[in-house]
Amino acid sequence: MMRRVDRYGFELPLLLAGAFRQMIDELHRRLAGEGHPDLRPTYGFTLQAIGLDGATVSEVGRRLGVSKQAATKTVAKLADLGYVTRDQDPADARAVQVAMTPHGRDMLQRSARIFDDLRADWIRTLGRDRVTALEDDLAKVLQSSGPVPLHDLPGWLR
Amino acid sequence: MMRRVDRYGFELPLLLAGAFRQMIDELHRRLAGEGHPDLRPTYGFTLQAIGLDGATVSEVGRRLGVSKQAATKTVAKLADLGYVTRDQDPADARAVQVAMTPHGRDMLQRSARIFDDLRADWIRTLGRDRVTALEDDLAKVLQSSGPVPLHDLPGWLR
DNA sequence: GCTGAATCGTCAACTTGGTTGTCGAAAATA
DNA sequence: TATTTTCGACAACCAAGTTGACGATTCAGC
Repeated sequence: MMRRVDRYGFELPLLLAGAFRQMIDELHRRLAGEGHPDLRPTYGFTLQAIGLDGATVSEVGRRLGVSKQAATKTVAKLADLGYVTRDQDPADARAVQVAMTPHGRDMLQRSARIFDDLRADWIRTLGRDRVTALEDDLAKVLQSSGPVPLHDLPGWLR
Repeated sequence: MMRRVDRYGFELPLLLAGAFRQMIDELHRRLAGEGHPDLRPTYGFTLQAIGLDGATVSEVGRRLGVSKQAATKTVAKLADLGYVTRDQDPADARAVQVAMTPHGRDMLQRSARIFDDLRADWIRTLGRDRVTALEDDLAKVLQSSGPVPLHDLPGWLR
């Protein structure tokens, strides 16, 4: 069986983006089928940033690498959708504590499981060795050029 | 040397996105140093869609997977920046022919070379075999789940 | 303990890159 | 020829960011 020996450099980013996109699309397709139809990728990132322990609005902004004004808006949307609550911080009268609702926790759990399932799909297609090799290689490339901020993915190609 | 045997599923998309982002960031850093400081990722995609042979506005929209209204706007920006010209199509009085300027051609050529250089960096880090294996594996995963549209990347995580 | 500086969250106005709806002009088709 | 389609632009809107300003707290230095 013949195999291509070499590729153009521009194919690599397209393959990376395509694979990433495919995973995120599939995640949201499955989440939509499990009671989370109005989740956008942005919201998923923000919910991850809030985390099971909750956070203040400013802290969410810092974790996502966006302004606290942007964090305020996104948190407001998540609250409207029932994923989080906003309560007065008992320790700091300025701060608003953002906390996960059961719906939010459900989403995080399902996301974690679905990502594991998707990885299992990759293992079925490529074999376990190739998947771990791929992960190791990508980690190595990322490491070799200093830390790449992952938090602000949603808005970065603006 | 010890190696991690397994990872969580959620790490895979972060690795893919991180690697993609690193490449695009580096591309634009280098382009900025070579006479293209005001290029945004969106513009790069659009210039690719226009191509050396040019295209009509509607065709650009189709290639990018966006509305022709959106294509109109982006083409206007590229024209302002001197990357393309807009001329009447001699064969069709409705159509506007978008053509690459020398500046635009310069950008496309430099992008192609930079992407090749970046791939060479990966080969230095991972070895040629691992890079081609990675490309083959990603292509296989993408193939296994039908065609993933790559053209509309910029706006897709809206 | 006060006072000045920093931080918290919000409001308003703006930017970018999309969207839909509408439109007149031109081309394609029946 | 008459109808339908396509082309590109206009307007209005949306989503997710930005910066600037602000009152209300909290913190830090003296």
